[in-house]
Amino acid sequence: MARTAGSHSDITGPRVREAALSLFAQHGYAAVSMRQIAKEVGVQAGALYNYTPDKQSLLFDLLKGHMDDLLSALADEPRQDTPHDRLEAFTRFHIRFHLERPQAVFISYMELRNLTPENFTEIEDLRRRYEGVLETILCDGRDSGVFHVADTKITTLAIIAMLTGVNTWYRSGGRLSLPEVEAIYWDMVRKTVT
Amino acid sequence: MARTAGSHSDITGPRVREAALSLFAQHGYAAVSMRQIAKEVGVQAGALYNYTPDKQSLLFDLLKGHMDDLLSALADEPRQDTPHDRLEAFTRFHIRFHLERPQAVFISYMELRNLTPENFTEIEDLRRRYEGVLETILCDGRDSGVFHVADTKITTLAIIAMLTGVNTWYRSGGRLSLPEVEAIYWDMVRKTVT
DNA sequence: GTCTATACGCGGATAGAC
DNA sequence: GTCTATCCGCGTATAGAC
Repeated sequence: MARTAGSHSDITGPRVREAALSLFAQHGYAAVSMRQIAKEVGVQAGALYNYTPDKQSLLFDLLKGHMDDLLSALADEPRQDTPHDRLEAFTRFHIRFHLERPQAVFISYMELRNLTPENFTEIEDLRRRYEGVLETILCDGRDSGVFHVADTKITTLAIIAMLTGVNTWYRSGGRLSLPEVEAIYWDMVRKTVT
Repeated sequence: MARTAGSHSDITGPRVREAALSLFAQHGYAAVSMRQIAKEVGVQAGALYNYTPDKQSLLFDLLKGHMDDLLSALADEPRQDTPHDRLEAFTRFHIRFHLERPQAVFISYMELRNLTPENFTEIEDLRRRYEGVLETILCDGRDSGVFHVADTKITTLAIIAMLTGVNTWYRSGGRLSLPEVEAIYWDMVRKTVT
């Protein structure tokens, strides 16, 4: 079915979000103007407001979408029986998922302070839910005697910080393949908790 | 010795840098205006340009000063004999140093992309020099058979990411004291490399 | 749905008086 | 060294034509 000339609602919307994601990741939310985003999409600045009420919503939608993707992808992972296997699966999942979308990961860390207080709270809740999954694994392993963890909260944050650090240096086609990277990090995580 | 009225060069300069540090850390470099900085210092915007040629230099000086402080403080640490002791000293030093100046640490991570290419290169060189100190410790320990490290480069970055992560959650007066935090992280680092 | 035009304030930086 | 005044471009967002 032919559409009215100039009607691209279904494809322009996603392109606006993609352009915003890329530009926010490159220059930072505060440094990117609506005009730049419009230019990247190939429309005039005014047209953006058909797809977002304002710039803040653009940022929030990107971060919310990223956290939703993260939690649902984690939920879709195959179940494992032992804490040891669950920790390995979590480690490999975290590395893979984060390396697949470096821009979203980047702005999810860097632009939190540019969210309004209400939006910030919502994203933080999702982040804490993700951390809770790892902490539960550590608690289960400690309770069954296979892990030795001084403090599950701190160890949770330490492991996530270590794993997310991959994004600062990994480049596909570099010295190490993704499976090699996963193996090296899993080795470190495993030793940290045993 | 009395000075000319309005002459405060020796104290206003530092106050400008302090205000910039605090505001950049809170809102981000791009989101902070020279007028805001001036207001925090208690002068008019034009007066700032007696202390910095422009906003970019203000950011660069903060990051450069932080990296210089980091490297000279590390150099001032007592020498240790074994790789094991050197790694423990590095771990505790890193945590202590970073927790003492959370704002400088924060902007040194977040605002790198707002440096001009030349300024960025200079800061990156200093950062790599710091990482080199840790990597040397790991190499020495591996060569003498006390450490088991799959990849010294990655382990270096993983340890630093893990340790710097303390800054995201630690608050003085919280559940854990600084010595307790140091002990927990040193325990994790130690296990990671042995 | 997109365009052009525009309102209106804030941005970095400078000039010149005191 | 600091002030006031100012240049001038860019910021978000909106109005109204097509």
